[in-house]
Amino acid sequence: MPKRRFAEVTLRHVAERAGVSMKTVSRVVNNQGEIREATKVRVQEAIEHLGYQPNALAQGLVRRRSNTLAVVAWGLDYYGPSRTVVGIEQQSDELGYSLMLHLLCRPDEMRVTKLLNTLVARRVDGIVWAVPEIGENRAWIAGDLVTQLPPIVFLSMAPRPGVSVVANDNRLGAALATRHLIAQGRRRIGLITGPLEWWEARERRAGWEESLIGAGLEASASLVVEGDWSASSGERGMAQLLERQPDIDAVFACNDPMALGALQSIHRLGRQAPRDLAVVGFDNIPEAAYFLPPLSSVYQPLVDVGRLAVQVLHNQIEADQRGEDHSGPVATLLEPQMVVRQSSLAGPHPGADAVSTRGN
Amino acid sequence: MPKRRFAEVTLRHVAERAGVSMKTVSRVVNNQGEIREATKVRVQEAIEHLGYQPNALAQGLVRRRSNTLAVVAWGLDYYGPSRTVVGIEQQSDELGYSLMLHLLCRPDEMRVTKLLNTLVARRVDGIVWAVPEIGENRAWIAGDLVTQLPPIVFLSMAPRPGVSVVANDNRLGAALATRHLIAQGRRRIGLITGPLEWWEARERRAGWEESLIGAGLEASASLVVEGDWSASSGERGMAQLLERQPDIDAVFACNDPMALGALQSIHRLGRQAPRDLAVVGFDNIPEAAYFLPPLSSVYQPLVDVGRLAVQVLHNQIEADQRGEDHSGPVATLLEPQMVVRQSSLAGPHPGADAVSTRGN
DNA sequence: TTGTAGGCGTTATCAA
DNA sequence: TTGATAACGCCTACAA
Repeated sequence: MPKRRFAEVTLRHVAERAGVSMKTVSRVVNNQGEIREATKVRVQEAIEHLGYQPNALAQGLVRRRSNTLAVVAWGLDYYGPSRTVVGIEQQSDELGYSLMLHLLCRPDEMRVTKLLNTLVARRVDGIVWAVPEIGENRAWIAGDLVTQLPPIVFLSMAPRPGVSVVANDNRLGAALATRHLIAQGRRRIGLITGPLEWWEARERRAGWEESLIGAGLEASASLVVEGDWSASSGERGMAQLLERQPDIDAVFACNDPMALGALQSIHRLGRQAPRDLAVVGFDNIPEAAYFLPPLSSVYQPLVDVGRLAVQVLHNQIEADQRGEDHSGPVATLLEPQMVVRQSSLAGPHPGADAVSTRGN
Repeated sequence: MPKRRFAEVTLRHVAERAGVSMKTVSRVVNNQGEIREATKVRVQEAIEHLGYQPNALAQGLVRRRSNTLAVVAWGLDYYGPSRTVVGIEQQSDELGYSLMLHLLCRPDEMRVTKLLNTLVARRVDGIVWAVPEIGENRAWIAGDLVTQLPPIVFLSMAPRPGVSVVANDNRLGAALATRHLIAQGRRRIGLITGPLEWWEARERRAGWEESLIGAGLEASASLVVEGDWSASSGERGMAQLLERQPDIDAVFACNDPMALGALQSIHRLGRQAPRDLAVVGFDNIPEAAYFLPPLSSVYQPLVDVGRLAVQVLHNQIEADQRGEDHSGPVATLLEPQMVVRQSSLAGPHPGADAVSTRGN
């Protein structure tokens, strides 16, 4: 049993014990070059015995590659972001990267700059930018700052020339939800949006609007109320909507917590879902199936978004490393799916199970 | 404007431009020693102009300290773990560490070993082990393996001699919930547990049991049903419970999704909460206030658990670094709070707002 | 107040 | 098939 304190064994110690040079040990560790079997075995025995672990810092220094990715995220305690980070971590792990997690609470310019400096200092090989696009918080991309950074992939933002983006097709998701309500015979469909400073919130509104207009239905401003993603804003929004437009027969809430709040409001005001009002949410959180009534919602492949982002990043890193010219930024939209449950059906169907419809 | 590709500027370049030695630049960067103001300014100008960022890999190599912490987590897409990770990240950031995130999906022995090797190879300064204690998945601590690792703090596990632990007082939390139900006049109180392989699940059951016995009430096995944290298991569990013990008048579900499932079940079987059955959950997820009826639940300071863990780890790292003998492992239990809403009140109180009671 | 030499642990180059 | 030597970028010790 190795008695040394952790991580104090170096190549030299292994080399001495095996009676070979450091370079030979290095070759064994990295599986490169031809090595006589006997030597190899001796070296491996020494490695085992001493519990040697190569120092990744030293390797990174000389190889000019840290095998580290960074994810800059926001709202990790929300369902969407945490799912996405799970995907990012899984794919990073599979590709042999370690992942640095950085949370950005208030994304003011100074904090961002400081964070980017840290990432550069640590020589991360790539960055996944998983902060939602809110207001002008992406202004800094404009500069050539981005060319002084390692490869970077953006999540959930408006595709822009010159940068790689992976996102859910929020607009399509909202369209699926709205079209579904229309197909169920609903005609006056309200909307509870996310904060409209968010790109994703605006996209979902656009999907709703386009679908209504496409079906020859009204999409007036009085059918829209702005929420902040929280259940309480959904509750307030629903009440407001019913006050303004007592005759609406459906509502599309742009995430599930707001839909939950809406259901609460509907119940409190003595109405019934789905009989009087059909409700559809967005995100399809695991609990949605257990709301009263079970909530129809739009499923997004969040884990896949994360995985794909890392894959794209990896390709870019490899290309960069080989000196190939930028293989060109990529923009990818992933397709959501409609998950139908009781809350949006034409009438109460007590035994109805979840049905799923593929997007487009 | 610096035109160089990112991160290719070194101390030497700065030194040349400023006309000083590398060491002087190093001193300016690290703010150590006395430096003439004029030199300092010249150096800083060069740093700015070249966009110099010290190479953290090289620093780590020579300082024998990476300023990196690792968190090994599980179930990041659940509410509890993700909140905790948020706390861990915040505190790490405040103390100047970068945080490596590693997710352990199936914690088999081999994966754990491989992961630990990675962490050692990367020379992380400390580890936060945020994987719930399930079955024998902590067996490997027994060995002196842990002494070959950097300082490590465990979350949510049974306190053990020789290791630092930070956890919520699950037993007290369950006791708060149960005592609250008793105080509301309930007498036959069922329990839907988490998977009993989990230490936390067993603790919550113990809190329920102790409270009932302490109040002279029955805590028989037929009042207990085992769930798996999911809403669907809560639904099934509730149905089972009502079949076995049709006269129960309350149920404590050991997390909020299971409580949600239970509410669904109660409703489906034609009973009413809280009139016929009072319900209390655990975790106090943000949506709990919008269930039908609004769910009473046990709040746990999850972010604080994460922050505290990092603080403890930091203290240990600093002590180690100064060569002080192990300042002794610490075990801390944080106190939960009962959050009362409609689901557990004696009768329907439509206008009742949330009330909060401090633990103990 | 500033500079020089040496080393941190690894890999690359080139020679043996 | 193997080994000496020189980087990688930074910091510590010691001099100047």
